[in-house]
Amino acid sequence: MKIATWNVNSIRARLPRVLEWLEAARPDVALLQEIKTVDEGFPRLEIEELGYNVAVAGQKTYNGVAILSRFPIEDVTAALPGDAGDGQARYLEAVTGSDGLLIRVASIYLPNGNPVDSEKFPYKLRWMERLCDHVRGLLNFEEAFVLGGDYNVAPDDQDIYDPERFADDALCRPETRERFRTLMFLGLTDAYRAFHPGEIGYTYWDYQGGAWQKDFGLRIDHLLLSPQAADLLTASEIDREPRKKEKPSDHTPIWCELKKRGS
DNA sequence: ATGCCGGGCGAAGCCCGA
Repeated sequence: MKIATWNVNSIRARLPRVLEWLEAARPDVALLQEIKTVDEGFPRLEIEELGYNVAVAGQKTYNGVAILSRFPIEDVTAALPGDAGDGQARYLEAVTGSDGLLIRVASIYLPNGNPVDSEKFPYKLRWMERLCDHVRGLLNFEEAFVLGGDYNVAPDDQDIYDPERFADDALCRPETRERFRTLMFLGLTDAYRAFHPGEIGYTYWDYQGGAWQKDFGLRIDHLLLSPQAADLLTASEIDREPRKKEKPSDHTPIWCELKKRGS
């Protein structure tokens, strides 16, 4: 089962890119972020025509996440627990797969948190703490799950093209990295890092200043696996092709492959 | 020091992203 995550930066503006990527990369499950539309505006029919079921947690103008799957999508939860007053559509969780391989997945758009002297930074940190609390609960089930998305966290300096320039950025502030480590130390596996230790693997390049051409990138999109999912992990790669196209998203997809034992 | 680019909204120019 191939599970991919991609911050598309508007599903409506990006629909041609998304459709050609689905046909070329053929993920079984695609976790999308920043769809920037309400549920009714999601181009459901075009995507269903390619053989996907669709679950959406939309929002007008900002945020919004979705799950696409070739398998039935069940047990859908459209909010991260821990703050009933949080109206930002940044979390969508569901169970999908076949009898042989049933996986819980979440599409995550973790708050950016900049500028750090605004209320956005504590919101990010609280959101990360809520995510940790929720993951602790999920781990108790001892099931396979994949939490994919735009975490807006560069876990280490090797994940930034210019660490000094980003030292005080919400993506890599010590408070941010501390909470990300807390999350990882619950027992999660970073799928890309599991196969590419020490390797540069960016997933985002700013539209400005020729960042893509200069490879001035960041690794902020991640697929985090429970121990039961990590046991099935056979590959994980960053797909740079969509970032090369006309009118691209500023992020590019990453994916991982899970194989049922004995298959 | 700030904008650079690009999307949404809405019909010009501002807000936001990372």
